[in-house]
Amino acid sequence: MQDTDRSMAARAAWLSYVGGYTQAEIARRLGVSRVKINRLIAESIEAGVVRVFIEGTAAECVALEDVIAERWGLDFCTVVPNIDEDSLPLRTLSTAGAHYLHGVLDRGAVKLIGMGHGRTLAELVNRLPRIARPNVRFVSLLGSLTRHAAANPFDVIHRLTEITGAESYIMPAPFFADSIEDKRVLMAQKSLNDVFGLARAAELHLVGIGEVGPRAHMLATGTITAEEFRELERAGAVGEVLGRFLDASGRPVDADINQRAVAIQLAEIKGRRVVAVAGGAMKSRAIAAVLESRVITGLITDETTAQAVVQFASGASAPTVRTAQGKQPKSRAHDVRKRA
Amino acid sequence: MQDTDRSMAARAAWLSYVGGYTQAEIARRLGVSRVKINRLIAESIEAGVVRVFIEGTAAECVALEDVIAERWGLDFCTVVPNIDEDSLPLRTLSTAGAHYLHGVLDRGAVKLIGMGHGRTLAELVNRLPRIARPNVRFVSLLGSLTRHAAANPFDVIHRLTEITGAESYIMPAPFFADSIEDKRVLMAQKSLNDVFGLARAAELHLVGIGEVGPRAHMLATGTITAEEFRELERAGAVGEVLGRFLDASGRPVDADINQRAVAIQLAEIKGRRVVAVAGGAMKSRAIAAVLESRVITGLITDETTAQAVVQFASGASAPTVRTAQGKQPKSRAHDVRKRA
DNA sequence: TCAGTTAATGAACTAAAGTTCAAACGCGTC
DNA sequence: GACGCGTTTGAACTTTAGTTCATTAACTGA
Repeated sequence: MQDTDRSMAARAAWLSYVGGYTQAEIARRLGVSRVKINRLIAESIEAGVVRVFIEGTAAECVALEDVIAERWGLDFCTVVPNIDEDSLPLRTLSTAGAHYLHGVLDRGAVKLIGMGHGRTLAELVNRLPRIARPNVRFVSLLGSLTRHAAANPFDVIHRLTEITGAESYIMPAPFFADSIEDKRVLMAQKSLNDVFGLARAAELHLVGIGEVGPRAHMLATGTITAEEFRELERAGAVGEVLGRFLDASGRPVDADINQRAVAIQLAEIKGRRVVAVAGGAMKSRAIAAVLESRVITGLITDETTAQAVVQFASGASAPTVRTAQGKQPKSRAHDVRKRA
Repeated sequence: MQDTDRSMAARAAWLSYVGGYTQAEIARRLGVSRVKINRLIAESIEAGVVRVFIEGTAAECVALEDVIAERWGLDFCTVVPNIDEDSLPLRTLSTAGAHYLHGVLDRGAVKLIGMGHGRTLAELVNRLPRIARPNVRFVSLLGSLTRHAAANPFDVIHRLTEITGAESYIMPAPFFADSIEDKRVLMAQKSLNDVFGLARAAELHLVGIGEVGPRAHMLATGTITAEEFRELERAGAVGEVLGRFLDASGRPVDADINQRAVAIQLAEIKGRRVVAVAGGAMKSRAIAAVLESRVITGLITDETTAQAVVQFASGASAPTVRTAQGKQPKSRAHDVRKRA
């Protein structure tokens, strides 16, 4: 796209969304064809220039929020309606999460933020509107050197810096050390130690939640091996947060890998402000487990998952996940969603 | 609105804006008519539930352009982000202005261009890329013989010729005649008369705007004397364009010097294509005044100045930049603007 | 220079959003 | 229960947005 085009695209998007002009009017005004304006606006959206947030939530969601916040003593819980019927409602969660983080940055009270890992957080950061916050610092809460790029905390932190102009700190270490001895050596490094110090001082921790199951993302990407996975299952692990695997009651399981995570300890952030962004059919068990651990003080999730989590926790074994009926809506040009 | 409606409205808005479903799909999904969904979404917007952000520097600038063009009925207004923090944003303005003039020359439609004076125009011409336009003619709109070289229209015109290969015409007369009688004599000269004829015929006039204040450039360079300046201030002059001093409402003030300017009359170019390039902290009052005179049909300025101009014009009390007064586009239901 | 390829453009068309208006509904009053 | 009056509803319609496709412009490499 030409540079004058890009500029015109922003202008067109502004006139359309904020100005309330029709595309035909904008075309006349800028002296180009209507089709071109249509394309420019679509490109603006595609490029993530236009960002839409919805402030309110549906009553059903509010009900679930109340139940969850009450049940696990959270400061807040946000449940948003599902827009994608995928097993991992990335779009739903990242939009809601981005809105939350944007609000935090906008208020300007928080100066040091710890970031976890995962696809959801990565996508969340992608959806964050540009906001200048040079005085804010972001710090990674766990080792950054994973093989899988999309979930790589480095990318998350890097993009945050790009968007906000904030300083940021990553942990120059693998997610899991090869041995407990290796971890001890790594942790002794000054560079790592400094970052850990910052991580402990963070006023807000934003984390993801992983599930333990045959289709776990960590397993699929090779972050953990099949052998490690079997050990975790034997030990009763059902969920993961910040590299720690927990059983259904929220206690870390007795597995070798749990000692090898290069990440902040759950005990170190207990009582701090810890917000999890997580959802998806298979994650309800994991989310319930992490909630049981009581390290989380805030949760952002989708409606379907929230239902499952509540159902799950209230004794019932079968988490009757509402079957995803129908397919995805056809991608419409003017939907912010499209850029996924 | 009922409570269940409000809840459904939020859900509908969410599904529409974030989910990208059509209103028909949402209607089917929530089991109501499409028209109802349309209304619910419109109400959500009305209530300010839907928030749209447009990223990039362009957005704010476009907002200002829109307000200014609308307010003073301009054909166009270009507001560029400030790149220099000087009181006179020469670089910003000259770059933007050069871009504009280059575009005009490039299109090749305009054959006779009238040039005003000032540092901004001089710098603008300096930044003009070389472009062969032997068929174009430039004509000075005012007397050329000032003491100060940089703002000398002769230089501007001379350099334009150098760059474009165009023919050019200057006015062999001082900027201000020593007396009204002197002016009459000068104007009677055939050589001057011919140039005035060309000036009147110009298809595009490019002008600068000067402020009236203790630090006015004309005063500093001795183009006008301290005594003349005091008289202008007493008469209520706040701005100058083409050697004519105007009061805040855009009317030429009653001062001797206003009769002595050897320049085209504002009345003679009213209704023609007149583009002003001007900016700088102290000039906002002057720019507003010149805009009030309605001789200008296009304005190129910087963002900071644009803000000041708008603030200035909106009663000086409430700087409601967002709300464009004057005729709004017809309010479309799905425009976030509506809630303003 | 020119054939071959790719990208950009806008007229014509289809889909979706937005509006209108008459009918239906709710609701208090007689 | 029937009357009056304001509100809500959706079918039918209008306007606007989005897509398609043939054509043109631009570029690329021999």
